[in-house]
Amino acid sequence: MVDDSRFTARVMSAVRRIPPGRVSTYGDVAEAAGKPRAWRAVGNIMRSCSRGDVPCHRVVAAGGQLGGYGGNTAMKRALLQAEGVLFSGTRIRDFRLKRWLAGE
DNA sequence: TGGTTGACGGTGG
DNA sequence: TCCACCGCCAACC
Repeated sequence: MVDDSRFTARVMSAVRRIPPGRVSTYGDVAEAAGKPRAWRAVGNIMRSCSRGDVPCHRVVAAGGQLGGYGGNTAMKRALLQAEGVLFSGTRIRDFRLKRWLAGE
């Protein structure tokens, strides 16, 4: 089990809780981790994750934008589309409705 | 121990 | 609606 006291672990746990077909913003994940203003660090942490343990592809930037994902935004988009998330160009359709908040 | 980085968010123009 | 600047926090070197 991971050390829950570490912000990184809390962020990873929060991301794992994101159900398929849903997305969360870095801010939402940070908030779920207990630090609503740590979205900056969340991005940093995600960079380290991306191994398969965490569905980091469900974490997108605010406004429905994809974000980075190591530059493979196309793959990220494909993964989300496979889960039922509709896209409008580089942005998520009905992002507000697809957005998942911790505790929902 | 200190400084820099970074898959960002929000506001202003 | 798009572009640019500033602010923020944790991890890494």
